[in-house]
Formats: sequence, structure tokens, C-alpha cells
Amino acid sequence: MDGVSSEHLPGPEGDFLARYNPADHPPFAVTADLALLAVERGELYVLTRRRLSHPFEGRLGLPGGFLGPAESAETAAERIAREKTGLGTLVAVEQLRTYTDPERDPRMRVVSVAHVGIAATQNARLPKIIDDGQSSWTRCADLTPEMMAFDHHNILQDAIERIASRMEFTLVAARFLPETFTISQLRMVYAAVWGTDLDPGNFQRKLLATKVLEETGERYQAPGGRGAPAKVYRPALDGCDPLRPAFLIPPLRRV
Amino acid sequence: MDGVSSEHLPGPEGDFLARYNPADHPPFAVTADLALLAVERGELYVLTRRRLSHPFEGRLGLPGGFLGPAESAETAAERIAREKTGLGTLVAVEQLRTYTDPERDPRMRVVSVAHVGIAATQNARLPKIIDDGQSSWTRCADLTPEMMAFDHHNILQDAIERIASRMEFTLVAARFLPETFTISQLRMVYAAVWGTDLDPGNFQRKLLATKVLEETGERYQAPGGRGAPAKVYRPALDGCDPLRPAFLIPPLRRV
DNA sequence: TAAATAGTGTCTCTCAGACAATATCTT
DNA sequence: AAGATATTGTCTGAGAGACACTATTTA
Repeated sequence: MDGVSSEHLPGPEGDFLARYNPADHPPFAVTADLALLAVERGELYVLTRRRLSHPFEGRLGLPGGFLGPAESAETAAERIAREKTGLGTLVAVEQLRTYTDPERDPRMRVVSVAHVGIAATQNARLPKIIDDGQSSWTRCADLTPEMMAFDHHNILQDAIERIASRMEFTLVAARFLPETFTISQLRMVYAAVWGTDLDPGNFQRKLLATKVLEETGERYQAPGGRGAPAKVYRPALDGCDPLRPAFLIPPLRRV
Repeated sequence: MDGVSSEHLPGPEGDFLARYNPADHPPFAVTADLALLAVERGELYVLTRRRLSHPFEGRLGLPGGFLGPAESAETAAERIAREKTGLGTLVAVEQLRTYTDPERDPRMRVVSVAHVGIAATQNARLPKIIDDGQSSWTRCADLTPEMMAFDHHNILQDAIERIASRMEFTLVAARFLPETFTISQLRMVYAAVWGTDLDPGNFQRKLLATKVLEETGERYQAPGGRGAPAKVYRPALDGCDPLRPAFLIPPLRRV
């Protein structure tokens, strides 16, 4: 509901505006935070910012900021992604969850609407960062809770888990790659996010059976790569097509 | 991030508290809203409140309220569930997503952290409602967007979809039922939420294969029911055990 | 007895995973 | 030639779904 029925207001339910006084309620700040993920050479990275001030000075945080007056959380998260990477449409953003622990920020009550984003690799390199110098790509495997500010390590873990799950049922993994790519590249994205190895032969057959890819007719071989050049594909539709049959995480990993 | 790096603050990054002035930012209200679901006689219901005042007077809304000063959104949602039903631990609540469209409330900027909850049926009846008379259980199938206030119909659809997905991989469906139940009762919960029929024989075999249920030794037959009395089970662990193998929604429904 | 429900059995088809085999490339 | 990678093929076992069948109960 939206305040009208609140048990925090005195008396029976009445007109909201007439009764609502911001001073009656604790001041909430609402931010949009973003765990922006990318894959390079089979490893998963996240965009972090080194904090220069209290609290958590020196630790790594996720980029974020206040919601603008006419901005939804998703719009704000997309803006942040653009401001940091300049990637524009090559970043796919979706809302993750909202972190509301009253103690999560020692300064004041801050509600964080967290998002997860995927930045597309170009020429097998992490996207360039447009920034004041505080931001950088950090290998997710290297991050511990103690290295990060606030509850941002929790947010990061939730973000990775969300994307890992999405990859079971959609082609969202293709968002880590350029518009066209080989099946091996896609397999390495799966391996990086799921943290598991995948049989190349089975992966190829399984993925082509879902009909979500179409051949471009080209072939590609990584510079210095061995073996036969691989066929190049593009997503048949929008890059997030449903995978059927689904591509479930191997039970050993899923626990 | 939590405001320190905000592009909305003037000047270079400095100390947050020293710079942050609530008046500089548009006032945000943060509420926790709850789509509380229940199943009776194979049909899915949601707890709604008839609105008595502007805006959306006369329409149905989801229960909700402001976050208390030391309350997380989940805690607030659980409190709301208790206040409406008195069910206590028999309600399972989880965060759904946050709705931040600047226009979603015509009066002021309200960010809604929406939750989905499941209320356990007792004696095959919807739980009693403790309320001032505005609340009632409404059949989800009967609700249209025009009947509901704000974006609450969207929230409801997202809530149902979330629970439907959870039911593929966990025994969360058991939360709709008393502590012990028959496999038929559980199958009717699945049918109600997924909106599809399920073969009784296959359901039984599939579910028992996951080993998440244990027999109580009792048998039960609904009053006036036909057929053989059914074995009574209880969840082997906490009622949200992972289902392995998973129980995917039939493709026809999934589309 | 008829109808309904509980529970089991059977058959078929799909698919996942292990692994072999072949083709094509670089060094 | 040796090694690496792409791609296809083969085999096996798990499991889903259709459906038949038996058992048990009420009307």
C-alpha cells in the first residue's frame, strides 16, 4: 500500500496528503546501486570504486547514486552504467533487490535499490572505464566481505547468483559478448559465471538445439589461437531469448 | 554506493554527512507492501483492502505501510501480515521487487518495496482476517488492473510469477498448507498457482522421488470426500527444501 | 453398483553427460 | 608432426509425460 492505510498514522484512515508530514517520518535516502559484471579471459569481473572517505575509507564499493526526482531506480542504474563506461545500449541492467537493513549505513537511513548489469566485452577486453580514476574492474573471485564497503559484498553475491540463474533459462549470457560470437566464447561465459567446467561437445549440441542462435556465415579464430576457426553466431532474436529446453546448472555446482 | 559518490552532490566527493542535507533531495516515502497469497479449494486468493479515500477511492489495494525507523522492509512486511491475519509464523514472506516509477503515486514520490507472502490454509479454509473491515480475500483470477489501485495489479502478477517459479525448485508450495497434508492437497496448490492441471499419478511419483516429504503414518480424507483416504506427509526439513530433480512448469503453460 | 480418489505400473521419448572420433588450424 | 580447438557422433541412464490398472472409499 502507499501510506494511506498506515498504522503509523494517528487516527482512522483519512486523506493522505492532509495527514502526511515528512517530519513525522524518519528521513530515508534512496539510492540505486549497480553491480556491473563483465567477463574477460574466462574470469568474472565487477566494476568497483575505491572509497576515499569515511565510512569504509579505502574499501571497495559498488557505483551508485541518488535517484533523481523524475527518475526510476532502473533509469538511475542505467545512467550510472553509462556514466562509468560510456557503453550505452551495450549494458543490460535489471533490478536485483532492495537492501533495507536499518544499520547498513552507519550515517543515516539509506535504502539501496540494487541492480545487476552486464557489460559487453569488445575485442575480448573489459570495457574502458570513464571515470575520475576511482573505478576499476576487479576479479570477483578475489573479493572478500572485508574488502568491500557496506553490504556490497552481499549485493555482489546476490548479483552473481541472479545472473547465473537467468542463464539457465535465457540467452542473457550473450550480453557479456559482442553482437556476434562463437559458441566457445559463450561457453566460457557460462563457465566463468557458474564457476564450473562444461563439456565443449555437449555444450555445443545443447545450445544449438535451442535454436536461439543463427549463423552469420563467418568464422573466427582468436589471435594466437589454435585449432580450427569457429563458426560465428548471433542471437536469433533479442539476445535474451528463452532457452528450451532449459540449461540447468550442473547438480554438483548447484549443491 | 551510498550517496558519497553521488553526481547529485555539488563539488568533488567529500564527507557524506557534512554535505548531505535532506532538504536538497526530493522527499521520498518508503513503504513495504505485501501480496499475501492463499489457496482455498484449488483457487488462488490475495488479501486486498478496499480503499476509502482518494486516490483510487473504491479500488482494491494491497496492504502496506511505512517502514519503521529501526525496521527493515522484510520486518515491516511480516508485521503487516501479522496485523492482518494474526497468523504469526504460519506466514512466509520474502521480498519481491521495488517499484520506483516516479508517477506511480499521484500525490508524492513513494517507493514501494513489495513483498510476497504465503498464508497457510487451516481446515481447508482461508485464514481469518483481523482488520477494521476493509480487508478481504479476493480471487486472483477475478482481479483486473482497473479494479486495483496504483500499480498493485502489476505487483500481484509479479508476486504470483515469483511463487510459481519458486515452486519449481523448492517445496515452498507446502507453505500454503497446514503442517501436515496429503499429496493431493499439495498438487492442488501447484495447479492453482501454475494455472494448469497436473496428472495425479505422475505428480505423486515425481514428488516422492525428491525425498522432501516424510510420512506421518496417518491417513486423511476430506469431509464428504470420495476415494481412498490419502497418506499424510510433512516436509522432511524446513518446508522450503530444494526439489531435486526440479519440477519445471509444463512447457505449454510456460510458453 | 457406480463414481471418485489414491497410488502403482508401464511404455515411450527426450535429454543430459561421458567420451570417442574426425576435421582444421597453429607452432 | 604435435598439439590444440571445433564439431559431430555414439552410447547410456535419468526422468517426464501419457495412460492403464488396482485398491479403497462414499453415495
